[in-house]
Amino acid sequence: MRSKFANQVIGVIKSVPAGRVVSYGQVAAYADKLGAARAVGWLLRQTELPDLPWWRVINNAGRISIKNMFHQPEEQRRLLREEGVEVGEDFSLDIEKYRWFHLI
DNA sequence: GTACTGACGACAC
DNA sequence: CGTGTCGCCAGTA
Repeated sequence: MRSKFANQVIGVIKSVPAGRVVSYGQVAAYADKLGAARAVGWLLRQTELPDLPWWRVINNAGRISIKNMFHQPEEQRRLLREEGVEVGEDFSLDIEKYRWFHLI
């Protein structure tokens, strides 16, 4: 049984369209938990969820910040590039260019 | 309740 | 641009 917070976070991430990205802080805010960015990271770190576009979540500095036994930064960069997002060799990107804002 | 942990964020150097 | 500090929060032991 997942927590209410977890379900909300999952719902928000699933609504991010391909080719766009959001920060952990944004996800937290949209999940009605302003300031819970760390909690979002904690959740994605210890949970392997299929059918969830986890790679569209990056930090507010516009950098890929991943620490997961199932995925690696190279994979996240590859997935983002496949959607047309330009990611540098240093795993950074222009977040303001691709940032998505919740409209629902 | 306390004491950690950590895919964060803002800011100060 | 990098690095450290501090505050933040859900979840766990």
